[in-house]
Amino acid sequence: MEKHHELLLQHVQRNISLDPGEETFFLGLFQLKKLKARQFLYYEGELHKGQAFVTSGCLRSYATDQNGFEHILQFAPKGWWITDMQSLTGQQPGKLSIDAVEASELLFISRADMELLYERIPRFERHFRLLLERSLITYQNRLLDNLSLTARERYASFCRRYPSLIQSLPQKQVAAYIGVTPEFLSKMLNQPRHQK
Amino acid sequence: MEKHHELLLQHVQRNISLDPGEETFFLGLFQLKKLKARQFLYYEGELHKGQAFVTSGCLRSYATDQNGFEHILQFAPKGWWITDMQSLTGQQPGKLSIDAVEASELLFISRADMELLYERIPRFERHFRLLLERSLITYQNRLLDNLSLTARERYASFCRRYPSLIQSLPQKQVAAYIGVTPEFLSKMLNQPRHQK
DNA sequence: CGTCTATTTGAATGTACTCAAAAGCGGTGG
DNA sequence: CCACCGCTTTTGAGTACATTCAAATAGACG
Repeated sequence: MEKHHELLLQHVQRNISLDPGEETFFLGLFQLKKLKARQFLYYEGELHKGQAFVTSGCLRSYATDQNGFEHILQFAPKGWWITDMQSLTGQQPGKLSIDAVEASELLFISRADMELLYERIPRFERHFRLLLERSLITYQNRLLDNLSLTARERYASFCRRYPSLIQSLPQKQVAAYIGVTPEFLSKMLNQPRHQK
Repeated sequence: MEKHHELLLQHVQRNISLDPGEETFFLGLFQLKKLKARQFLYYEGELHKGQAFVTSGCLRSYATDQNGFEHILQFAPKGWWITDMQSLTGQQPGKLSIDAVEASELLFISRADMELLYERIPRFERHFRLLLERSLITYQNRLLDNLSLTARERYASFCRRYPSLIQSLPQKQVAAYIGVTPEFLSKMLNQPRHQK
């Protein structure tokens, strides 16, 4: 089996187990896509037609505010899912764009095929419920960080949580994630003298 | 059937349908609890043992930061679920406290009984998956608000989203939700002079 | 009523932003 | 392979949004 499918199966089998027939059916619903660095999977305003499981590289989802500033909702390195849930479930134009931070590969499944999957193998409801629970916890923690921490502390928190991302990401992207301007992040990093 | 159970069933039946036997089994897993205003369901540091469906009144979940400030993660009026997901799924002491904003009633189900429910009626996996999807979208939108809007705009956004809550909540609670000090919220509201 | 908490108001302060310009860096084409 | 272009990062000065601390006032509850 190719490595993409293997990674995806590993991921699923942490939550549910599948027999060979189910594996084949499941994998058959996905389509392999490759993105070059900075290439888009979806633009803001489009209808999101499905969700993506990243098998190499790294994607991001972000919104652009009325002043043209980008705010990053999620990074999705290898082994993570990414989509615009609001557009996907609501069947409305998305407020998010999704693009590749670096050259990436992903397995894509359409909304319709997700529904098919749930009908055919209802155990997947469980799998995605568990994923969503973890995802929810992550967003709740991040929201609390944003409510209670200073920019410095949020940066430290980001480094703790995503030690590998911090290596490979341009500072500007980190700034757009933790919620500061790139200028201020630069100043922070070059004036480490700080107590409190 | 009493009104509490009726509300809960209505809620579930927006996502899945149940036969009479299933209804009875489902409702049998819940325990009715009543809270007075400011009474706690859970304190920070406790292990959360289940989740609550609010049938009257309003609860809130919040974290207290190192300076003693409260940051509200969620309000749960009638018809909403509330828990500390991180403590519940991770079986670890919670960072959140949950208490009643006003006199409230709720139906409580333990984690063990949730598992029982999923085993016995797997369709509930779907119900809660759908709930979690909506919940995730809500947190994503709120996070984007916090990243891109000023305090004024976040207040306006809160009013739009929760027009009924704004009536009944003390200002201090609203401040702890949108992420400003009570003093600043007061100043904002008394200086409506503002264009932009 | 009296107490406790929430709200208001003011002055001083701080964290983070804006605008501007220079410097660094990476990729691409000649 | 080097030069150039565009984007990211750095640095600085001025500013703004929001906080802190303090004290007065108002409301709610028993």
